Amino acid sequence: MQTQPDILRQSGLSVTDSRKKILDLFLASDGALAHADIEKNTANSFDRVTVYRTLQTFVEKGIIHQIPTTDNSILYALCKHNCEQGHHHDDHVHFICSSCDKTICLDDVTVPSVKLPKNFTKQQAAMVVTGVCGECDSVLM
Amino acid sequence: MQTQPDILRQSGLSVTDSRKKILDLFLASDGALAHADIEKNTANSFDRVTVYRTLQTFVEKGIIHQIPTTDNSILYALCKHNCEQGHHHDDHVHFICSSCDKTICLDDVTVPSVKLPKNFTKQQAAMVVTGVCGECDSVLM
DNA sequence: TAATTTTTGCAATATTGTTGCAAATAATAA
DNA sequence: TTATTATTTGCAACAATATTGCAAAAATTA
Repeated sequence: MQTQPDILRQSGLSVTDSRKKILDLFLASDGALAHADIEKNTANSFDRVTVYRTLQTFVEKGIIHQIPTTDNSILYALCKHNCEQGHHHDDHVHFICSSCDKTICLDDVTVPSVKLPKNFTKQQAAMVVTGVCGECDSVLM
Repeated sequence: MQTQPDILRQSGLSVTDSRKKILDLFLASDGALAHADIEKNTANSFDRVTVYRTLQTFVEKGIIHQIPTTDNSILYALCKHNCEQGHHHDDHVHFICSSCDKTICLDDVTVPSVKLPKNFTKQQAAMVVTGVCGECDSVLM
């Protein structure tokens, strides 16, 4: 099994406490994390600036990816498949549960392709679905 | 043809200079606008706070909708179809051109439906495609 | 036109994000 | 292991963005 240091070294990053800790948070979380979530969990250990820089580095190295939101925040989630430096293969749908507020990567649900207007060329596509997740659904019953 | 005051009155809003001006900006723009765009165009006329409040009101009333982004900004675009108060029927795909940076509502391209995992319920779905738009494509030729 | 309701601007404040630079830490070489 | 080099971190200062209360101004209603 891959440990945090492995993941970091594979991406050519020095192994530091802050990077290990933040990576841990992602590995432990089943959903996506907002910057604020990470800051809350590391406030005592690291400076705010370190969090910004670490997340930025992780995105660049293809360790995490960003999820589009409409609420002026950025969500991050682990890249589970084979993302490489600068090349995110992040073609799965993201689901935001309006009940528990978690953002879940639906790794098995691929973003469907759409027919674009004439002369439009696609580079990337992202899809975000909101609703109630399986866990909340069963709780609400 | 609908004038700005009409649109405002239909939503039950008082007709004020700032609302007319901001609505004008949207009517005149072929793409989506970021908060910053609007502020640039109104800085001399209105207070920043008014812009925040106006946009918020417009979203609530279903006059404009928000477009998800990964860059920590919010994009707004006119609702072209029949959005009502609190009910956005905003099921079209948004296209962000990486060349001219405009965000375009593809009103004729509907967000395709996806098969969600068991017990997941969908409320809304948004799709953002990046690439090169038709206009930039022909310029680049 | 007067009364009432709503909106605006200002001021203060909170939150979020960025940059330069010296100190601390990690990686590399000897 | 230790010395050297490269990288990362924290601090401080700053910039940009967003929020709130309240009095003045403007719009709506009567």
